[in-house]
Amino acid sequence: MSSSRPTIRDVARQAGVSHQTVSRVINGSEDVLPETRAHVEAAIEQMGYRPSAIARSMARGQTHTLACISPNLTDYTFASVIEGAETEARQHGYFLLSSSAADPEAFRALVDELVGHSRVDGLIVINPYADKRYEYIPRNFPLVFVGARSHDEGINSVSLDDEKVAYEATRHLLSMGHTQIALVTGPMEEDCSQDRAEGYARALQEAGLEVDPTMIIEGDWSATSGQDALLSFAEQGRVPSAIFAQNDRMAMGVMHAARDMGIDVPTQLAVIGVDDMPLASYFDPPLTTMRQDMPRIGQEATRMLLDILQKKNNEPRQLKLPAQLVVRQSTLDKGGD
Amino acid sequence: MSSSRPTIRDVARQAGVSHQTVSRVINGSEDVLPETRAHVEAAIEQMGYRPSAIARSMARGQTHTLACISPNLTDYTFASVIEGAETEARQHGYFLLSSSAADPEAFRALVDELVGHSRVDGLIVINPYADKRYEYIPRNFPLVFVGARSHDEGINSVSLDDEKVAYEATRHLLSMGHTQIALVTGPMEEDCSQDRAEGYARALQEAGLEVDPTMIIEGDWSATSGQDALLSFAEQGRVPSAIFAQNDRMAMGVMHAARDMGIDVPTQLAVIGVDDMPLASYFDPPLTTMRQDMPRIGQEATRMLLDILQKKNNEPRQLKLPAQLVVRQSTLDKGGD
DNA sequence: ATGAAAGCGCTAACAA
DNA sequence: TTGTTAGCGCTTTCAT
Repeated sequence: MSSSRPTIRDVARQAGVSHQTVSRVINGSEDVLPETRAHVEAAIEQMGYRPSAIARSMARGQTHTLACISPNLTDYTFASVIEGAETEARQHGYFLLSSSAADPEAFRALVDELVGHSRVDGLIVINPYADKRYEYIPRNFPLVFVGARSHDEGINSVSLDDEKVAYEATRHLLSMGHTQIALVTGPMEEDCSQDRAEGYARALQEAGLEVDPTMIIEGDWSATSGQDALLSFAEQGRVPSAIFAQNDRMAMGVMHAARDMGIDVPTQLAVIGVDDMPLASYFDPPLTTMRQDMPRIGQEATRMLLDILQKKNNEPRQLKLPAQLVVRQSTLDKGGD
Repeated sequence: MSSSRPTIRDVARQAGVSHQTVSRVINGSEDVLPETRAHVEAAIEQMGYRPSAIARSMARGQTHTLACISPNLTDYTFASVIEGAETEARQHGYFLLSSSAADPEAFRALVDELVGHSRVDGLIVINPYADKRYEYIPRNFPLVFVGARSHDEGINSVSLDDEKVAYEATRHLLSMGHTQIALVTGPMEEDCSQDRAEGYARALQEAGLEVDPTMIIEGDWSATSGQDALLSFAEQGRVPSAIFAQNDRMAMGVMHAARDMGIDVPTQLAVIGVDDMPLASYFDPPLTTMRQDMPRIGQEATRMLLDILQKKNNEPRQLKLPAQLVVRQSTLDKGGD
């Protein structure tokens, strides 16, 4: 008679068994007579019964939901990590709640809702070190950081191998014959900016070149900051022959400024970025970059979290993923032609 | 003694009241003596008690969670809608579960999990008409479509006023003195592509121009398809003086192809897009486009859904949002100079 | 192989 | 104003 959704008991009544037997059937228990099972399944089918996820969570004490907190949801790199994480989570029967927290206060509130109120079983945090937000996360809660300082061995993290990626990017410019290689970094308070700066320095040093601090400008990941960086070099009267921008957006800003200033890329200025963002191959000229596999990072973070939840692996791990050099037209062999 | 989270009863015991009184306090009921309230709040504070969202959902029969299903999470337009929706949802104490469903089968499975298993109270679906996926959604479930055919008056939807936006874009090109205006559409099975084609046609007709079918090419929203479109026109030997691409990515493809073919934008070919995607102002030349406010669309969709849940408004509504012309350098006055 | 009883942590309805 | 009694729809014992 009830117009609302049928429960396990309704099904039981219909099938002439106890509600517990129905529970066994929907949970795939072995201990059910094939015939009984058939009856129950018929009743389920007939009544259109679907178990309530909430009731299950209640009884089992777990939500089968993970959360991912990101500075925002629209940045391509973040969105890609989230998509990778979501796909992996769903594959294992979990859901992913993705939220954005622009500032530490929003982050704190979010963590309280999510973790404090037991809304999720585990947490993935993207860019936790951009500010001090990581301090708000309760200890002992299943947690994986993405893009975090991989130096800290007490926590689980998945990130690009920033030092190595920067090293390889710089090596690429060196191999093209460049010796005046400038660097445009992300915010230096972020660990990955620091790590990438270190990789850059190591490559130069190994090549017997000095690291010139005036050849390093701090940006903020935006195209505008890349633009500004090139302007700064020009004002100093010292335009390098090559620039390594720590992400593609800033690289694009550099190229944009170069165009405005009548500097030809790549003949007068070589540019390499990091990410391989969409349309990087459509830039003018198409951008050489270190491609990182963001969905993979999200996927690995989710796997790590799931492992923790299933107590498979309790050792904190720091996973560093590689990037792949994609040579396009924004870098060119200086020796050649 | 128990090492696990304190419950409402633990707090009650500590405060020397019944668990119901604790419930009243955490729910902000008026009917509690200030003194009693103080005791309870002290106990809550002291024990670090936080209500369980799951138990609440169980008892109240609602999850305070909404879901948003999108073809993917990385496309800038989708991600922006989701971010707008998530922000609005959180502002009202709701959470947003965003999932991607690439194909109808994945969509069906997702709806079953989300709606069938009562995981969420309401649903936002982005681009439901890309295929027949909308058929899988149960009737009477709180639902809002985004980017849907607004012609259907039986459903709730929020979308761009596609016909009008296309009309205005075309008008802009006309006002620049163009008479040979080509159109690159999205997939014609999507309603917004059709609507935008209609707006284009109306503008031409009002200007006394004929709609030439050979000047209309169907793309798939990708930059590549924009590129191909211009190549097709060239092969036909009929390169128009202006192109209206139904999104920025295709517009960028058109400009890229033009560069390769030695066609100068904007002097030989004017290009206008739709979206105002990030970096549109960094293209070469910077792209003229119809800017749409995607976060706003997500926000309005969420409001609509929340209204439905609170039974404030049961009349199906179709909300159409405007776009704003942003003139940059990819279109230029033909008469001018 | 199946069933009965208890409980997950909260809210709702009623009583006092 | 406060407390008592029942659930919400499931799972988890423990019997049978």
